[in-house]
Amino acid sequence: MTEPFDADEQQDLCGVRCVHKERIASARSIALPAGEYEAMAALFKAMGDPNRLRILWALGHGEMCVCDLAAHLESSESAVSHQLRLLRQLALVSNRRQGQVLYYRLNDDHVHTLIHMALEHIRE
Amino acid sequence: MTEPFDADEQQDLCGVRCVHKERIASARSIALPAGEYEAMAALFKAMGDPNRLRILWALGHGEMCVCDLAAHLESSESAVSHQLRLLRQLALVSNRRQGQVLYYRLNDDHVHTLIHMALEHIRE
DNA sequence: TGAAAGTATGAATATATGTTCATATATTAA
DNA sequence: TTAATATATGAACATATATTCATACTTTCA
Repeated sequence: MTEPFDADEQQDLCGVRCVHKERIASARSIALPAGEYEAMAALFKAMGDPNRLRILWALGHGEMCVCDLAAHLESSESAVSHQLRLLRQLALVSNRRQGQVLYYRLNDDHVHTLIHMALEHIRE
Repeated sequence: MTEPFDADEQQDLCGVRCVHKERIASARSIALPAGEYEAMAALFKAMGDPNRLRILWALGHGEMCVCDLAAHLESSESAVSHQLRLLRQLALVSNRRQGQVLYYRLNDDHVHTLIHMALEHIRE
């Protein structure tokens, strides 16, 4: 499945030119359900912002409240709150209330792993 | 460093209200250089699109040319080419030419790992 | 050398995204 | 209950992004 395909295999498919028919069939056979690409894209998109990464990185070392995060990011609390909502909706973070204060934390270890993989990649 | 902070610690810092001073200092001490958040964000952003994920997933199981990918995604070759350029610029994929055909492949294993972590997360 | 195939790229447009501002909600203290 | 603090949220605006269209580049073959 990993070998290069010979250009002689080229055929037409659905009006699109230059196609290695078997390679496409193979790609189709291992493809994920459409919804999983969507869900993963939403997850990566959520991590695709420097400010949200700062938040996630900071939370990776301990919980923080909205004000702390706003001060740390030198951003407005409203902006941070909007970011946190996004991260919450994607189950990247969760919070606990203590009085008036909401403490946010990372939701699971996947986030940690994702960030560390990304770091390895960009540091190469 | 991971314990909840008491709200009594609250102080002002730079005109921002409600701050746990020590927690912010701690966050600052472990923060990454700004450029690394930017670079990671660019990486995650690149993976934050369903079509690009389809491409990466397909390439994860063997190299493909632009035409193959366009057929597989049922998208135009131009659109796919634009996507591939982005992925190339971020070193997620690379290509080799064989005659007129450019075969694309994943650049390293980080991409695989990133996608599988994301899958684990969304499947929970 | 010219033509065709495969791919790349710039510009333009439509959509998505992030921040700000104003306002609403929730909790505590007076 | 009222005021104050901490946070959430909707709308609006500015910027970013993805696709399309037209065109350019590169390789092969006649």
